[in-house]
Order: sequence, then structure tokens, then C-alpha cells
Amino acid sequence: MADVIEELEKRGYIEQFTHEKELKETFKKESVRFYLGIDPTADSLHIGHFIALMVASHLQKAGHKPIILVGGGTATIGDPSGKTDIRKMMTRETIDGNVAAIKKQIEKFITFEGENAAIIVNNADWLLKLNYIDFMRDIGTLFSVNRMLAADCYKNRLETGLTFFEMGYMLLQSYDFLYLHDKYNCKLQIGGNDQWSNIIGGVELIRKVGAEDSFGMTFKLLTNKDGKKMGKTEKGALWLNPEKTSPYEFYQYWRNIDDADVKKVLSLLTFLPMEEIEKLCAYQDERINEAKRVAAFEITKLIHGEEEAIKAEAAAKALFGNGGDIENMPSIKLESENILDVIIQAGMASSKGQAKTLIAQGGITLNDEKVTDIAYKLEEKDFKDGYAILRKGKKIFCKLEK
RNA sequence: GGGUAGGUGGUCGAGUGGUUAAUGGCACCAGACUGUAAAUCUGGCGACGAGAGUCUACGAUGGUUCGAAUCCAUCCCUGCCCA
Repeated sequence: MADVIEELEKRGYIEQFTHEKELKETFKKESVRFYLGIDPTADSLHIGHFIALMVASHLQKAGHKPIILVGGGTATIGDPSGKTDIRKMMTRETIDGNVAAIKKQIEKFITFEGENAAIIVNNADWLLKLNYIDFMRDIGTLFSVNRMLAADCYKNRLETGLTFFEMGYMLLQSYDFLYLHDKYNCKLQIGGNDQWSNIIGGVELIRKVGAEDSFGMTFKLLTNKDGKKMGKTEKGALWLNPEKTSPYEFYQYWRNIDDADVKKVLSLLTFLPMEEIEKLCAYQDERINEAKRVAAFEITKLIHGEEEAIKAEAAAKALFGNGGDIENMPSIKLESENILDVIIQAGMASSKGQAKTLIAQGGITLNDEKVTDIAYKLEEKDFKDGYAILRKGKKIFCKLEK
């Protein structure tokens, strides 16, 4: 069996292990069932899940079997890790809808068919049935509050306030692992490093009840060179769902990343061989742009398919280089000829005031000409070939159609 | 339950009766420079209005006042200490 863990380490995914040596040995000798938890709190995954799915995909390709746990039970309350507020409660229907949408996206990374087909489980199926007294007696007695408080994730919460419920979350997630271990022989839980405490909780719980074969592994959160989370856009998160973030925007996000982050992005978010990545990232000057182009293309291809990636690239070429295909940039059908309204409709400003400021500062261009009049009304002559090109700043374009 | 400190715009955090749409930092947006990069510099950053201006906002509600984020009352929420 290929040493997939080593490959993951080489590509820079891994943050920490619970039992590194044992885990590596286990992975060498058998096909391991491992689980990854995803909270169905939105109807689309975002970039935070991306790395997780990449790791799952690498593992599956190496012959191991993924169990995707959607947190239908825990989503009704929300994971408090690193957050200041408890999430809004969600109804069962919303969650079920989200689960279906999420499964579609997961399918791009891991397969639900074949020998080591992934399975998808919902912790609502067992958590909702739990009896409080039984749970306290069987599970609650195995957790030490002293130890939990020593964990970083609780330590800083101690200053801002922490409810009993939030501490209980750890027990639930630990119980999930125990359940999957017993029912599916699941030996490993993977998750982002923010899940570390919850993961150890499960690993230790399983060991306390007598099994020796539970492991935890966390991967790095995708951060830029300043240590901030990547995947934020002006409109919020960078979603994997094309209705929420268009493939063009998605492509542009990766095309515009910092020089210093290209290599990381290529290793973590594409399947390109490391040698090729090294080669692409060898330059310090503008030649690094080729690496960014490849990164944007490959990542977009992974999420939206090759066809969309080609379109996004063509649109980018049309706007930034020469040639290329103007068909594929974001476009809108005009509802008003008033420039301010058009800017808002194109999503370039959220109020007329903002739109005015943009014009006043020379940030709006119509067909390559600066717009200077905030009262400008689009005319027939602006639509030369049936469309007009509106641009905000240097990089944000929108095709306007009548 | 008692004591105490608080709840301000995307966020952090000033402001303690009028000149306060509310200092400043961060985030964000635009301009210049550039490589669709970074750093830097400049400008902007509640809504509506062409503008004068109008409206909405400082946990909630009610009150005092010509005038309140600022004072009073009640309520809700949070931290800390004591039980």
C-alpha cells in the first residue's frame, strides 16, 4: 500500500497526530476506515472544507475508506469551537436539504462507489435518541473537566464565558467517533486543526472503553502568509457552489493570491505532482504568474469541472490579456439604464452612495472609458455588439446586456 | 440570590448632555505604482437625495430635557467576585 501519510506530510497537509507511529503502521498494513465530520449549516461547502476533502480524497485513492459524517444532530446546536456565539438552531428540513446539496459537492472528491466506497452517515440518527442519564453515566464519567479546561479552545473561552452546553459538545463529538468505531470499525478521525481537542476527546474515549486502535489526525487550516484564513471575499465566503460563487469569481480568487501563497495552494488544493509544483514556483518575479494561472485553472477544474475552468480562463484572458472569449464573464440583463442602478445590479456596490463614490474616485469604467457623470444613462451607442462592458477597479468586470 | 464591571457602526475600541453619523486601529473599496502579486502613498468607507438636506443608528422599552450614545426608570444579555 502506498505510503499516503508520507505523501500528505510532503504536501504540507498535516498539522498533528495523536499516535503518529502506530497510525502510520496501521495505514501501511490495512485499508483504514476514517471519518470526517461536516456540519450541514449551509447548503454549500466553502473553502474550509476543501482541504478536508482533499485529504479524504488522497486517503481514499490510497485504498482507505471514508465515512462522511454530516452533523445533522449537532448542527441543531452548533460547534462552539472558536466562536463567540452559539449558532441559530436549524430545523430538520433545512438540514436535510443541506445534506443533499453537500453530498453532491463531496462527490467531486470522493467516490461513493467501488471497493472502498465512501459512506455518508448522519449523527442525528444516534444522537437524537440518546438518553441524558445514560449518556452522563456511560460517557460523562469518562471525561475530566480539569483536562478539558486545560485545552486551548476552552482556556481562552474561560475569559469570555463558556456554557455547560459548549463543553458538552466535545462529548457529543467524541461519542460520534466511538459510535463509528464500534459500528463501522472506524479507526481515524480527521479534521481541521481547530478540531484537535474534539478529536482527542474521541480518541481517548475509545481507548478508555478498551480499544487500542483509535487515532486522530488534523490538517492545517488554509491560511495566507499573514496567518489569516483564506477563502474570504468581499461578498463573504468563497463558496464551492457555482450559484453562490461563480466559477469566474472562483478562478479569479486563486489567480489573485499572494506570491507567497501559491506553492501552498498548489500543494494543498491540487493533485499536481510536487515536482511540477516546485518547478512552477521556482521564480520570484512576474514569471510566478504562470504558477498562479495553473493554480487557478486546476482548482477551478476540481470544483467546477474542466469545461468551466476553460471558460473562466478564457474570460480572464479576454479581459486581462488579449484574445480569449468574452462570452464567459459574469453578465447581467439590464433593468435600468441609470448608471448607479446598473453598478448596484452588477453587484459592484451595495448602495447608490457607494456607487457614487466609486465614480467620483474614477473606479468605474464603461467600455474602457472612465465614467465621470453619476447621472449618466446608458444609451444605444454603448452597446456596440449588443453588450457593454462595465468594470470596477482593475479586476472586476461585468457584461451588460439590454 | 448578593456585589461589581460592561453591552457603541463589519470588527476591535474611544466618547459620558449640544460643534457626534459618532476619534482611532483593523478589515474592506477606489486611485497611483506594479506582474490580475506584495509593500508603500493618496482618497473613501450608514441610507436616501443632483444638491441644500432628510432619515435611521450607540442592548430593549419608556421618561427627563429646547437638545441624549451620554442623565433617570424598568427590562434583557455578558464578564468577574461571593453563595
